[in-house]
Amino acid sequence: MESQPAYQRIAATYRTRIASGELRAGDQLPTEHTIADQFGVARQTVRTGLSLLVTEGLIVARRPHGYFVRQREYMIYRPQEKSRPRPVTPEMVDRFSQQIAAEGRVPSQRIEVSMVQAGPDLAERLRVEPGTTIVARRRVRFINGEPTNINDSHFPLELVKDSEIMSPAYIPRGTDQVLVDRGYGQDRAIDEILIRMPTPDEIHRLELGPGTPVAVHYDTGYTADGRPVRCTVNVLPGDRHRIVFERSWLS
Amino acid sequence: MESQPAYQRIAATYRTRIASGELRAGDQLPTEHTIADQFGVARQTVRTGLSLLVTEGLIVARRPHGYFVRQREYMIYRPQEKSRPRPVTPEMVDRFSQQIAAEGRVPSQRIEVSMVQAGPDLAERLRVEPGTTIVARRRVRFINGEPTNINDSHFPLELVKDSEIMSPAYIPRGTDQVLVDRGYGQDRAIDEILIRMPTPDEIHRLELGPGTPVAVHYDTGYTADGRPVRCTVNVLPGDRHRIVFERSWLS
DNA sequence: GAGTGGTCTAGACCACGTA
DNA sequence: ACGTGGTCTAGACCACTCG
Repeated sequence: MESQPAYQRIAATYRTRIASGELRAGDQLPTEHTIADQFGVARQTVRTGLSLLVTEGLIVARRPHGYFVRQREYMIYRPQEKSRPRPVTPEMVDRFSQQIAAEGRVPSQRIEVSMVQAGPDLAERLRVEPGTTIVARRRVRFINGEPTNINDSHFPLELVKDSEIMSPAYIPRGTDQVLVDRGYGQDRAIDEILIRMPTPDEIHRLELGPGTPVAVHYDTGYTADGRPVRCTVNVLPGDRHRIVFERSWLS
Repeated sequence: MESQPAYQRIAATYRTRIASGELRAGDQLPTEHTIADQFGVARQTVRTGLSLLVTEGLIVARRPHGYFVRQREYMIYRPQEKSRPRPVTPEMVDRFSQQIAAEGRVPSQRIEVSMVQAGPDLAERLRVEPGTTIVARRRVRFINGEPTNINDSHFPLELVKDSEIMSPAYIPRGTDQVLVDRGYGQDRAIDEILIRMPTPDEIHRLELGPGTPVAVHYDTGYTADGRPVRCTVNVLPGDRHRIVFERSWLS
C-alpha cells in the first residue's frame, strides 16, 4: 500500500501544508531529527525529502536555525517600456531606477564595460561571426542593496568605439540616445524569453538560492534598415520578477 | 586547499565538460560506481553531485542505462499572435495547430470543460469574488504525442452559459469568436509571465522531468469597455519553449 | 556547550530493462 | 542473470551560531 517512497511522502506532507496555508511564509519546520522520529526513518531520508522542497523553492535552510517557509516578493518587469527614446530632460534617470524609486525602494547598480568575444547566441543576434570582438556593458542592478537582475548590453565594436558607452559610468541620456547621435537609432526590437536554471556564474552574481529558475530576456534592437545594433541580455530571477506586457488590436 | 566539497567538485567537473562541448547532447556519463572510484569517494557522494546536474536540467538518468547529457528542442511561443479574431474560413485551425503542422509535426490536444471555483489569482484577473463559479476550458496540447503545454481558458459563467464553449469539443472558429457573437469581443489583453518550478500536478500533466522550470503565462482579454471576459493560463515547460514577441516604435 | 544543518561513509536491498 | 540507478540505514565528523 505504501506505493510512494518515504522521502516523497515527507516532501508531499510539507508541500501540502504550505499550499494549504497551514504553514505560512516565515514559519519554521520541525528539525530533521524530529521529522525522522515522526516518520520513523533515518535522518538522511528526511534530508532527501526536504531537499525536494528546497529545489522547488518552497523552503530554505538557515543553519543552525532550521528550515523555514520561503518569502517571495515580485518586481514588475515591462519589456514593452524599455528602449524607447527618452525625453531629453536633465534630471532623467533610467526606467529601472525610476520605477524602483517610485515604489519607495532604493535602486543602485554596478556597471562594468569590457570587450568580449561573441558567443554563438550573441553572434547570431548581432549578425557577426562567432568569436568577433564586441563591447559588453554589464550591469547588476540592486534594490535596497540586494542584487535583483542582470542587464548586459552588447554592441558591435565599430558602432560604439570612442563613445561614452565604453566608459563604465552611468549615462544620463541612455545608451540608445548615444546610438541615435551616432546615426544608429533603433525603431524595432525583437524580444525572446527563455526559461532555465541559472549557471553557477549567475547564481553568484545574483546571490540566488537553490531552486530558483531564471528567465533570460534577449532584447535585440534594429535600425530602420534592419541592422541589429544592440543585444541586451536580461537575467531575471524567477522569485523576484513578474513580466508584464500589453496588447491591443482593432477588430 | 580543497575548499570545495567533493560532491561539488564532481558536479563542476561534468558541468564544464558539458559546457565546453567535450560532452554533447546524448552522450553517456560514466556510471556512479566508476565516478566514485575515480574521485575516491563513496557512491552516495557521487549521487549528491550528479543530482545537482539533474536539477539543473543538464543530464537525465535513464535506468538501467546510466546518465546522459540532455537534449533540448524548443518550440517558438508568440504571445502577440494569440487571441486575434480569426479570418472566417472553414478550413481554419487554431494558431498552435497551424504552427506545428507547418513544421511538419503532428499536433493534437485533449480538451476538458468543467466548472470550478475561482482561486485568488483568477478571481482578481476576472474581477469576481474568490470562490465564484467560473467555466474552465482545459487543454493539454501535444506534439508528436508528447505533452507540450497546458492552455486553460477561464470565463465568467454568465458569459458562456449554453454556448459551444461549454462542450469539450474543438471549436473551429475559436472561443474568442464565440464571445464576439455574444457581444463580448475583446480589443485589449494584458500578459503576465511568472517563472517558477512546477507543481506536482503540472509535473504529472506535462510529464516533466526533474529540474524543469515552467513559465506561467496569464493572458487576460478585455472588451472595449474594459471588462475582463477571458483569462487564459498557459503553462510552458522551460525546456520546450522560447517566448518571442516584437516591438516597434516611431522616433 | 548544545544543537542545527552540511558532508560523507560503507554497507544493504529493490525495481527495472536488457541480454 | 546482470548491472544500472533508486531508496534507505546507522553511524560519523564538521562549521556555524546561539545562549
